[in-house]
Amino acid sequence: MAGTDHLWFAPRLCRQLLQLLSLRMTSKVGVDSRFVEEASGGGNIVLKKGPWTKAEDAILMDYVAKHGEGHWNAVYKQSGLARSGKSCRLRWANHLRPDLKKDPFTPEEENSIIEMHAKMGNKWSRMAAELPGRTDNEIKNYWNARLKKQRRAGFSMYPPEVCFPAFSENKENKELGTSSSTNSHPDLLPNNSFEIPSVESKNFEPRQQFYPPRLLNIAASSFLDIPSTSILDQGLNSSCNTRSMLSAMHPSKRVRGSESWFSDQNVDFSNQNDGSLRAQTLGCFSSYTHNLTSDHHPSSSGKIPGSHAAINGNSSSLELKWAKKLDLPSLQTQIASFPSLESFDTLIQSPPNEHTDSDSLSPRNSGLLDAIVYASQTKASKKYSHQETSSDVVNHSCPISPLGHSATSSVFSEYTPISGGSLDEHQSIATVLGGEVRQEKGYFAPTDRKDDISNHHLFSGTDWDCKKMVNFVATSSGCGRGCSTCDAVCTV
DNA sequence: AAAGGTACCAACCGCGGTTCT
DNA sequence: TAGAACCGCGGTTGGTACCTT
Repeated sequence: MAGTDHLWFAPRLCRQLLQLLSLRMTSKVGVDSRFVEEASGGGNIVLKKGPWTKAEDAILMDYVAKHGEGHWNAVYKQSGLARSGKSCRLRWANHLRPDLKKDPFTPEEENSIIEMHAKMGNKWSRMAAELPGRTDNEIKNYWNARLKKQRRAGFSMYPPEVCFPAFSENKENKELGTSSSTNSHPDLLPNNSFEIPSVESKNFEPRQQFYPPRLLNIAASSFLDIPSTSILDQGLNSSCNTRSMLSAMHPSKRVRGSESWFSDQNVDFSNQNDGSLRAQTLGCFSSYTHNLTSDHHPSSSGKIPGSHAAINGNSSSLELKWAKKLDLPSLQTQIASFPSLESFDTLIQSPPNEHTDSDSLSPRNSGLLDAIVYASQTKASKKYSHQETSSDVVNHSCPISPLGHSATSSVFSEYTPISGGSLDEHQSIATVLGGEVRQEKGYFAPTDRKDDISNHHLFSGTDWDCKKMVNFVATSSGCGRGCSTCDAVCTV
C-alpha cells in the first residue's frame, strides 16, 4: 500500500481540491443542485451529489483501505471527501470494491438471476450474495432491463425451463397426493423454500405479471407459509378478477381505471358478491373455488393464514389491486393474470377433486362463458383481423403450458385445474371454440414482433422444443407427437 | 444528418431495521 | 426506553450512448 499511502496524508489537500471543484462548478451553473447542504454537528457541510470523479474514488478507496468498510459517515471527517455516507457506501459497494466483476453477466449468471428472481422476488441483495462479484444494483438494473424488454415483447419473464415442469409436477404431485412444495426443484427451493417471508406484496405486484404457472408453482410452494400480508392479498387473490382475466382473454383491450369489460359487454356483475360464482362464471378455477369454499378442504384449514381471503364470498378480494401497475402490452396482460394462490394452494395441496359437481362449475358448462368467449373472440379478431384470418389461426404454443396463451386457453389451460379439467377440459374448450382458439405468445419470442402473426407459428430466439411445434392443442388427435417440454400434443 | 426512442448504467431517495447514546 | 445515528435495501430517476427513422 506504500504506493497509495501518499494519498492519505492529504485530506486537507483533497478538501481544498474539492472546494475548488465545487467553486468551479458553482461558478458555472450558479447554485449547483449537485451540492447539498447537510446540517451536521456544528455546521453545514456542502456535500456533493452526482457522478463521482476519479479523485473522489481515490479518496474513498484510500479511506476504506485505511479504515475498512463501514462508518461511512466518517468519511468526510476523516478524508474530507464531500460525500454523504450513503453515497460513499454506494460508491464503494457498486464500483470500488476490489472483488467486483466488471464484465457483463455470463449466461450462467443470467440463468441464475432468473431462477433466483423466481425464487426470491426482488431481493437484489440476496441475489447479489449468491453471485460473487455482482452487486444488487447491477442485478437490479439487469433485471429491470430484462423486464422492460420482456414486457415490451409481451413475454413472460421466465423461460420454460423455469416454467414448464410445473404442470407435470403438479400432476404427479396430485396423483401422489403430495405437495409440490416438498419436491419441486430442490435447487430452486432450497431449505424448503420457506425463506421468503419478506416478499412483499408491493414487490410482488409487478412481478406477478410475469409469473407463469411454473413460477406459481415455485411461488405457491414458496408462499405457503407467508403471512396474509404478503403477495396473497394483493396479487394472487386477484387472479380471478374479472378485469385481469378479461384483459387476458382479450388482448386487444386493456381495461383500466373503472372501465369494466363487463360493462362493455353489458354484463353486470356488480351484484356478484360471490367469489366462487364469479370464478365459475369465468371458468376460473371453479372447482378450486368450490374446494376452497368447502369445509373439508385441506388447505382451508389455515395452512396459509389469511391467504384465502377470497373464499368467503368476499368479492372485494377479487378486485384487481395489482392491476394498478399494470402497464403491460396487452399480450402481457394475459400472462399477468394467473391463478390465485388459493387456487395454487389447492392445486398443490389438495387431492384430486372428487366432487362430481365440479362439472357444474367447469367452464364449459357456463353459459356466460360462451358470451365471454364470444366477446373475447370478437375483440381479439378485431385486433388481429389485419393479421390473420380465423381460419389461419394456428395453435402455435403449448396450450397446457402457461406460456402458450390464448384468449381462452389462458383461461382454460392456465386456470383450469389439472385435477378437475386436464386435457378433457381443454379439448372441450377447444371444441367449443372450434378453430378459433388463439394462442398468444407467451415467453417465446418471435424474431421480430413487427412481423405479422405468421411469426406465431415458430418460436424463435429459443431452442425449446415447442418452437418446432406448430399445431398444438390439448387433444390427442393429430400426429400425437408430444412436446417434450409440456403436455401438448401435435395435431398435425 | 438530425431528432426521437431505447437501453443501460450510475446515483439518489425514502424507508425500515438495527445499533448506539 | 426513546430518540438519534447508522446502515442497508429496494424503487426510482437522470444522464449518456446507441439505435432507428
